[in-house]
Amino acid sequence: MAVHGPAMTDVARLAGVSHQTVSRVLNGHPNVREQTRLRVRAAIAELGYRPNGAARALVTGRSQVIGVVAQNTTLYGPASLLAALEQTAAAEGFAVSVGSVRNLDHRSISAAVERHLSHRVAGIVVIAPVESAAEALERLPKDVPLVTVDGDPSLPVPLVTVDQVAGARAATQHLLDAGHRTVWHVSGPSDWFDSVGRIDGWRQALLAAGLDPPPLMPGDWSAASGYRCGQMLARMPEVTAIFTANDHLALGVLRALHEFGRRVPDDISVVGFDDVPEAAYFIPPLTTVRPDFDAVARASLQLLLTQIESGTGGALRQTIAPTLVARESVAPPRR
Amino acid sequence: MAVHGPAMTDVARLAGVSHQTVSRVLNGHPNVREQTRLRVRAAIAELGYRPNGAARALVTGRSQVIGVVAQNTTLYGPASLLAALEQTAAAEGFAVSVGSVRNLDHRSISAAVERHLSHRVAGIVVIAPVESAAEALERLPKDVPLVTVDGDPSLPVPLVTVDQVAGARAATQHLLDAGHRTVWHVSGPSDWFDSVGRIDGWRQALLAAGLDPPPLMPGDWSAASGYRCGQMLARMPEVTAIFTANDHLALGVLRALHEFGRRVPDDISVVGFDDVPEAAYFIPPLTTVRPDFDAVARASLQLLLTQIESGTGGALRQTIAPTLVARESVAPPRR
DNA sequence: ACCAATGTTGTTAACGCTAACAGTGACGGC
DNA sequence: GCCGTCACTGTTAGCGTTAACAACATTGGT
Repeated sequence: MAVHGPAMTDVARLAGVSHQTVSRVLNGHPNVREQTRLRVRAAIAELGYRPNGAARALVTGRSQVIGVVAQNTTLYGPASLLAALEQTAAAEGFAVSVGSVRNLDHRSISAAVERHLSHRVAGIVVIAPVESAAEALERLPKDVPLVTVDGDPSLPVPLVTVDQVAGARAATQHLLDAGHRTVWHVSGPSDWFDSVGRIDGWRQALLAAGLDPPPLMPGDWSAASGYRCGQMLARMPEVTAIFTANDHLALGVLRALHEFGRRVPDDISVVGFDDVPEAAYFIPPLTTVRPDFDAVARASLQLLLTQIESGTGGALRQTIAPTLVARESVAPPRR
Repeated sequence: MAVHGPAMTDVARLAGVSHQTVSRVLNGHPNVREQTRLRVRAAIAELGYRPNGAARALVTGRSQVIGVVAQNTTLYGPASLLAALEQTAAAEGFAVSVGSVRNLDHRSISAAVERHLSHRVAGIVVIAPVESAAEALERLPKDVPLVTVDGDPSLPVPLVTVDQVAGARAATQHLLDAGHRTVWHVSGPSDWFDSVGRIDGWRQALLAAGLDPPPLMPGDWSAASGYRCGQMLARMPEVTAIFTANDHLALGVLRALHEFGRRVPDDISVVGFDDVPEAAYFIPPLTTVRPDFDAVARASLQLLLTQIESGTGGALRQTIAPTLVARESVAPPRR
């Protein structure tokens, strides 16, 4: 038995047509007699024929594959985004190839992109949330369709991004509306654009209310760092409201507050960011900001497909607004 | 300007050799003069040449791509596994193409596998934790290297799996060792092999201790279902120890117990499964069972590569033992 | 000096597909 | 009846690579 399945010529022979007619049927060309089309279809089914993507990619110059470069696909955000991208791409007939990367530095990103390019992917999505990624993107070949997600807004590259600033402002405002005098912020790592945007939004909301932003508590997305910041905040009696840059930080903060006997939301209100599925089951259920990953994926893919089809690049932008999800971790201050 | 980069012949022309010599340098063949090799390397660098994977795949019959079929890559387990697989595969020079799938039924899996096959992947990893997936795997073409992860142990297909039974036994035993009279179990969905294995392990540990397993509380992996089960368990004064099939279920249980004023671990001890990064920051820190996803990924890939290189299939098995991580959610019963 | 073995390189033919072009037959307007 | 048009189908030529083989140069043993 041949290791490789039947080829187009085998189908053609069985159907009594030329391989080109088979190709036409496969690609949905018009001008094929209905009867012929059916014969070909039958032959395809009978032989269990599967078109050879490599051959097609070779002759057309591009495959039906989209490359994704991401750093830590274990984190909730990237994982959700990746899954959404895959779903969306599949619907358009594209496969998704992951090129995850240990660090988002210049070398790693370039290497990952290189790998994708040598597979002749149709386009590349780079989830590039940190500054060091930006410089790698500048040197990339210009002729491959590219979209960045949560990347550097100042770069002339098509970009889809969650509106971090608006989300953070909403979260902060929500706490101020509840009556809090000010809002503390536990941030993500300072080299992530997401972090910077969320810090900005928090600052903007406070300044707009005529308030002086209290010192920033820098975290690194992990519950562990949230816990450490939480231990400090718990000791400060004037703290009544905390906005954390993600839900896992919030979990660490909640844990620290609990240990110090500060009750949430009675003594201190907390708002997170991401709306991980578990957020509703934290103690207490966490008020948070939900980015719409599906929308981000759809927008990214649409931007990518536009480039693939038209061949033109261009510095397109798309921003997805997140929504606030109110739960029980926010209440007015006690007095 | 040509949209496509330079081809092997361009490199050959610049280096003053035949394209075949370039090919030899690229594939590390012996019998190439050192001086020639250097000239070719220089030409490759100068032109920024990148080999065309599609052409290579066409002529060799297989690409350097591994297809992964998974259901919900947002869940912690699958996401970790996928990331680990990607890392391991990259180290071996393979790219990973994801084919996620809404449901693990026969049709969806077959379709995903078909997609991978038409891209002529070198091998396929199916993360197939449910029974309905098993039947899809039976009808798969036999000539493509395949490994299943957490699949049906009774199927004659290479399988890598976490030793769910041993993990669950260890968790249950840990609670019994602490002095509890019996252990309740909040399980995952009953069509998942993982669930079944964890239920088995729990039963085995109880039976070995001469105990009659209490009724099973069926969940679905989500914190929401854990919460619902927890509400029931919280009302039953005789419950002092709970083993949940994963950490998110545990989170829901913890929340329910907290609402009913049952303290953990003072009144009730809880053990989870998975060791999500946040587990250490639950209230209280969760004792849990940690599967080694890296080891699973390594084993899967190794099994796959063996098949790819040797061409032989065979019903190889590999089981990875998980480890218990003791934290503060377990204590002896009060009296 | 000759021959075989070995090292190094080039030539040719696939791999399976699509694009471009070249037929073939049927039909209708003149 | 002739010719152009249209619908349909076949033929041919690559795409960029590797494999198989052929060719040539070098070496060493006799």
